Amino acid sequence: MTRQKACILEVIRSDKAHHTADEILAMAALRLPGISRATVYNNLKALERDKLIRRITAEDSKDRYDGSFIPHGHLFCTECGEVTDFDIPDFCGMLMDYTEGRMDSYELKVRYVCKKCCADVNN
Amino acid sequence: MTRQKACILEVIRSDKAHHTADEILAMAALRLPGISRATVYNNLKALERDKLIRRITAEDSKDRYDGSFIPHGHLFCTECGEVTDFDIPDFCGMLMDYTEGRMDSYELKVRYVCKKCCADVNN
DNA sequence: AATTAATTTAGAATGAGTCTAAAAAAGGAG
DNA sequence: CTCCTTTTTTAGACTCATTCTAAATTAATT
Repeated sequence: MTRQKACILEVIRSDKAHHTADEILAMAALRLPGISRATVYNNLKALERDKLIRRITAEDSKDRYDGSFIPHGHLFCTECGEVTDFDIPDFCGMLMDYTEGRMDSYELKVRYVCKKCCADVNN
Repeated sequence: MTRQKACILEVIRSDKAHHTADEILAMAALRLPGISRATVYNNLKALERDKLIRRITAEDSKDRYDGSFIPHGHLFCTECGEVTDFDIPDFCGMLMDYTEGRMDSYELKVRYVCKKCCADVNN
């Protein structure tokens, strides 16, 4: 594992938020000045391949990366854009049943209005 | 509703498959030669806004469009790339419970190996 | 220490999707 | 219909996140 790869992984894991490649580049550059954009993309791809991070692809926005490898869904607030994790107990098992064990991975995205934004609208 | 918009909607509805903007352009051009790429994109956006079609955004691939407005998930075969519909009974209700009624829409994508490709690999 | 393989780098290239401004079509009002 | 206003279409330029390239550096192996 190169310094660059370790740094990128560390950056992703050090923050619960789900960052874009550009944000990850900026954060990594604080510790490794001069790190290249291509290196960030190369390693994000490699880390995803090795199942050390997960990529979140959303409509009309850049890809984001998640340091947690535990399967879970994502809630997207349509008002403020915040992305948070959520979990449905044994959802994986359920999908395994549906696909007769041929599932590789899943992605669940729920568009909603978060509690905070919902309160704002009603005031 | 213009001829172009009607044609694009018709093309999407006339086929259960989930086509890309380029494919839709090619199919629409058979009936309206000279239809512009920008018109296809404009109308796909408008139709999505009016909830007449649904856009499917997937990793590492172009957006696709689905003529069905009934909520459902999508199965992506990692071998042949085919995209098919599938349904979990009352999944919407379940998500509504989780979000305390604040859900707007959901997107469920499951990567798997379809029956056909699974058979191919084992032979 | 020498050789081979993998990774990094800067910058060019790609390409799906968006924007622009002018032309065409549609929708009203009388 | 006819005039006027608004919307849509069009071709092509443009954007920008991501990928590719080829040379340079670093890591791994012998």
